[in-house]
Amino acid sequence: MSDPAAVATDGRIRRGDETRRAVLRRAVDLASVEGLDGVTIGRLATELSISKSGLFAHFGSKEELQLATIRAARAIFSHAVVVPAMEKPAGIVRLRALLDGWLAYSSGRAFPGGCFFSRATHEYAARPGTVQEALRDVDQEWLALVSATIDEARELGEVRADVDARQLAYELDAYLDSANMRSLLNGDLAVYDNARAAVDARLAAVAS
Amino acid sequence: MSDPAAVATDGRIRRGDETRRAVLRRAVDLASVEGLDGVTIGRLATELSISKSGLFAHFGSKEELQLATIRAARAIFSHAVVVPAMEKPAGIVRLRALLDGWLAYSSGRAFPGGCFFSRATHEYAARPGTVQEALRDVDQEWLALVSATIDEARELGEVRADVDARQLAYELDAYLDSANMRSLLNGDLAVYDNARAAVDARLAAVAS
DNA sequence: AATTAATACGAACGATCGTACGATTAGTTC
DNA sequence: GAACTAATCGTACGATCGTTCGTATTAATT
Repeated sequence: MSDPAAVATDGRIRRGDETRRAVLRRAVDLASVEGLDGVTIGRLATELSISKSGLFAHFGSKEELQLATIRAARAIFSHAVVVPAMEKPAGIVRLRALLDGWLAYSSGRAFPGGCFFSRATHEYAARPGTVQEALRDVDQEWLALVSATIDEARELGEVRADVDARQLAYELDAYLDSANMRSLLNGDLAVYDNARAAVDARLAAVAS
Repeated sequence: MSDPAAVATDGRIRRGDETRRAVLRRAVDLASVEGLDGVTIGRLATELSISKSGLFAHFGSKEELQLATIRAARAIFSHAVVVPAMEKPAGIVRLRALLDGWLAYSSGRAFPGGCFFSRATHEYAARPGTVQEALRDVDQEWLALVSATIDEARELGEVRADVDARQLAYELDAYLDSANMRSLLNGDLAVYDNARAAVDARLAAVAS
C-alpha cells in the first residue's frame, strides 16, 4: 500500500477502530429506542456477529460503553444539526437553522427512536453518576448554543432588546422535545406541526 | 354469599389488597427514578420483605405489573392535580389550577424521580405494546383535559376567540415537562421559574 | 522466519432476571 | 371440628446480565 494514511496507521489499531465504530453506530441506534440500559453487551455482540468478550474488551466496562455511546451520539447530532447551522450567518438565520435542523434531525429519524438525547437524558435525569454528568454537559452545551445564538440575533437588532435569551431558548427547546416524544408515542409526525407553529409564533413575537 | 359488604370485609382479600397497594406504591416511586424496566420483581420483593413468588402471584406477569403501576400512578396524579383543579370554576381559573398543580406535583416530588409519566412515556415512546398504549392513553387524556379547559375559558370570553386550544395546550405542556426533566438533571429547582415565566407570558398573551 | 503487539475469541463465573409449581399458612364457611 | 379458598412461600428452572481469563488470530517489527 502506498496510501500514506494506510502507512501512517497501524492496521491492527485501524481494525479495532472500525469494530469500535460499528459497535457504537449500533449502540446509539439501539439506545435511542431501548435506552442506554437496554443496550446490553451480549445483544450488541449477537447483532454484530462478534464475540461478547471481544466487544467488551473495547470498553472495559458497561459504563464506559455508555459514555462512548453518548460521545458518538453527540458527534452525530453535531454533524446533523450544529455544523450546518454554523455555516449560516450569525443571528436569526442561524437560530432558524438550529431549530429547523433539530426538527429535521428528529423527524427524519437520524436515530430510529427519535432524538438519542431526549431518550437518554430522561432515562438518567434522576440517576446521579458519570452517565448523568455526561448527558447534563451535552444538554447545557445545547441550551448555551441556542441561547448564545439568540443573543447574537439581539445584538444584530433582529430581535427585541428586552428578550431574555435563556428564557426564550428554554421555551423553544421545550417545543422541540415535546414533538419528538409525541411523534414516537403516537406514531404520527403530525405533532411536529405543533412544534413548528409554536416556534414560528414565538420567533415572530420577539422579532424587532 | 353475594353480599358485597361480606366480600369487602373478607380478611384474606383485604390482606391481598394491602400487599398489592404496598407493592404498587413502591413500584411507582421506583419507576419514576429507574423507569418501568428498572422495577424488577426480585428487587421489589426484597425491599418490601416479601417473597418474590408471592409478589409475582399478584400480577401474573411483569407486563401486568407494569400496567398496574401505570394505573396506580394515574390515580396519584389524578388525586394530586386533576381533582383539585376540578373543584375550581371552569375556565381560566381551572386552567391555572391545572398548570400550577402540575408544577407543584412535579417540583414537590410526589414521585422521587419527578413526574412518573414523563419518565415512563419517554421510556416507551418508541416501543410498541400494551405498556405504550396505556401511557399514550394517559397522555392523550391529559392533553384533552387541558385543551378542553382552554376551550371552556374561550367560551367564557376569558381568552381570545382565535386561540387554538390544542396548540396552546401543546405549548403549555411542553413548558411543564421541560422543567420537570431539567430540575432533576441539574439537581436544581430554579428551572421551574422558566416554566412559570413561560406559562405566565403565554396566558397573558391569549387573555382577552 | 521469528518476535512482538493488538484484536478477537471461547468458556466460565456469580448474580439476577421472569416465570412455574407444589407446599404452607391464614382466613371463611360449613 | 373439617372443608374450602385465597394469599404467601420455598425452590428451582432456563436465560441473560457484566465481567474475568487464558488462548488464538492477525498485523507490525526485526
